[in-house]
Amino acid sequence: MGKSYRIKDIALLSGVSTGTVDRILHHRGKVSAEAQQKVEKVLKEIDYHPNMIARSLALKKPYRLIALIPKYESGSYWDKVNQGIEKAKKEFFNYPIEIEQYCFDQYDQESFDALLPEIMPRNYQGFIISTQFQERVRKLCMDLDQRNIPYVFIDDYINNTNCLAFYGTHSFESGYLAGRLLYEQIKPTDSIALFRIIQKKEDPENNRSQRENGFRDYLHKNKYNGRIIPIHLYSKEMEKNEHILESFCHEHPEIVTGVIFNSKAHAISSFFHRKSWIFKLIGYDAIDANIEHLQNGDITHLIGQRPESQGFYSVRALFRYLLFEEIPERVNYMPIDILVKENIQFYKNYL
Amino acid sequence: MGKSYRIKDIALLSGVSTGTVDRILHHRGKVSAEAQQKVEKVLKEIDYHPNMIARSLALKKPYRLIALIPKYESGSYWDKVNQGIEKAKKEFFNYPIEIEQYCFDQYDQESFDALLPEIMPRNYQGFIISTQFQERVRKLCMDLDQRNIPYVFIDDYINNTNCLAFYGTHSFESGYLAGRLLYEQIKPTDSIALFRIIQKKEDPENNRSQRENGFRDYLHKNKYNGRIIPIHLYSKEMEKNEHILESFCHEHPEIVTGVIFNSKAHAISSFFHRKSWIFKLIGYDAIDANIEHLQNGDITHLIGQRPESQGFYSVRALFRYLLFEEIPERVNYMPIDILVKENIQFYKNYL
DNA sequence: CAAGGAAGTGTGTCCGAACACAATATCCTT
DNA sequence: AAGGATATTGTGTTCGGACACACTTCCTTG
Repeated sequence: MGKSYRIKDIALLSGVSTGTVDRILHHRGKVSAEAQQKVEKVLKEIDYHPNMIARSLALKKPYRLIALIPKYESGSYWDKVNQGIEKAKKEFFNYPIEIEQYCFDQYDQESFDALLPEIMPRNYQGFIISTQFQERVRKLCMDLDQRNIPYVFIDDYINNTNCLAFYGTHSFESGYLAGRLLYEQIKPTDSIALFRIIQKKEDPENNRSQRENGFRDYLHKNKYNGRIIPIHLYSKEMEKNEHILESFCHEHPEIVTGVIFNSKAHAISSFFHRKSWIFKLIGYDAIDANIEHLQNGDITHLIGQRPESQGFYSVRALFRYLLFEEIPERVNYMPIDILVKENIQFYKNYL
Repeated sequence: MGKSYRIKDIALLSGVSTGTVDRILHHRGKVSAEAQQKVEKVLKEIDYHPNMIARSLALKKPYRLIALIPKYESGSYWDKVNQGIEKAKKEFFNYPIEIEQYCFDQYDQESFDALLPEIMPRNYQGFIISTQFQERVRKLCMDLDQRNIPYVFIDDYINNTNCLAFYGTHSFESGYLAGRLLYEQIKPTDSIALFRIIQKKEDPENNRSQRENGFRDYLHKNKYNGRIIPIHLYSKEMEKNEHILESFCHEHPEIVTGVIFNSKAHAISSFFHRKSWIFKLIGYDAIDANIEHLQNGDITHLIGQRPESQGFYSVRALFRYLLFEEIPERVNYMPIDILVKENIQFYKNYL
């Protein structure tokens, strides 16, 4: 463990003043080629690492981050992401970081567009972007690239961008896992209900459809021989959904299992619960409403995506990049958690 | 967001010097009751939070922690715990923390005893203790209590101690979960092999036996009607084990499923693999050897305990207590992860 | 009643880096 | 050669808190 060098030491070793060393370290220019060389040589020799504590103390102005994520209600998926962000704030309370949140309607691209003109002129050093609207995000990224502002993706990875990092789960593989979890509960000829929520302007590459692909892939590879029956529901009109489900039950009285690739499993399971229809349902995300139904047995499995961790690590990546110039791993697929009645009680609060 | 106050401000507001404020903040004594009162009043009024950056800069001497954990080989369970500790070191590299590791043989209480005289006289401010030998640990704790040194338990909680925190999984519940995972793969009358590794001086309350209790409890509650057949193996004599397993197979040619409550599942599964005997095995811990067998299908489920997180959070708790006087949650049951072929690839490296 | 000690208080330096600004060197005019 | 502009370089202060040390009281005790 070598002793640590200070700016002052470097100055001494290379025969210049601390001011010059500072200028070189921060690429502020106004340094002669000669001094530059001498200092750089010393820097290399001693493998200098600045004392970040001292730096943060001297540095007054806070780093400002923007988080651009979907609106959320308490207990929902994006609320958990937000909790992760808040946790990061606390974790780094020592350091001068500010996070401003801008929320859009994840079912309405225009609400996303509407935010940009408000955000862009503001002053900030980093960006967290939730990637529901890939094409829009692409444009935003080009803008940020030009201004040399680092950004982190959350939820879904977008190719051919210069994002600093990405945190999310592998949609296809999580669907594949859902396939296994469901298939081992049924016979190869049983029908499977596949619940979908209709959205306008659906991105064809969205994570729900990729999960579905993975799901179907698993069944296909394992010689599933039954029918997968899609049911289309609406995101808001609950009475309408009730009717759709009712008539679905009439048409398919034999069906006892299903899957849904978003976090609305609780809506489905509560329907079957009310009908006292024993139904094996697999859903996504350990949000409060789903947890309740998992605990009372109306949902058999949930697939967890560690939303808090996603939020936390997004902030952390930007923070460490800005303060310590640390480059994070770029693509970070988070663990895909299997949650059942028996382990859900312990699933919380760890990042 | 109120502006932040400095020691100097407090001194000014309460009409004393910064030195006095310092003495009060750090309970160093030598302060008149009058000054004490005045300052405390101001402290309360402004809800003072010291600037930790400045504190760490000013503080030169590092905090020294002792980690007392079992010996480990690369890729083993305690190696993962160690990785978590290392991660914590990196995470807090800014702050002056040193961790010294002392390792004992987890199957040999005397090796634990032998370490203590070496450790105790040393100078340290915190202690991480792995709780294999409860009675010995109890004694150690009393000693530490007297000297007012905080300590954290890892692995298993011990009642009636003043530990700062505990990080581990709930053994009984994890066994209960294992019960479910196994039971849903078999019929209520199928026999189940239960592999145990013999240990001398077994603590009757050890986590393996509690896992077994949970396991049996699940089966019992769910009307399991078959036989649970224990097989006793040795921790080191592998040829002997081979024989035992061979004769076990002869005696019970019908058996196709089993469980083991420590991290040696790979030893069992490789035996059945060599015999091309299709066997459903549930084990504990995502250590390298087990992961391999999970991936090729010789183990059906692993129960993960987040050893890295346990190591990481143990250090973190002590660190934050010492530096920030932050009192952590005392009993922390970590998530119990269900790991299968389909999600193991993503299970790593997140704390 | 003076010396000695303890209790209580304030001052000043340090931690290591950032940055504003002062100071010096260099070069070009005229 | 003096004056001015520009390119470099060095100095000093600041960030907020920790701690060593010196200083002041006040109370013992011989």
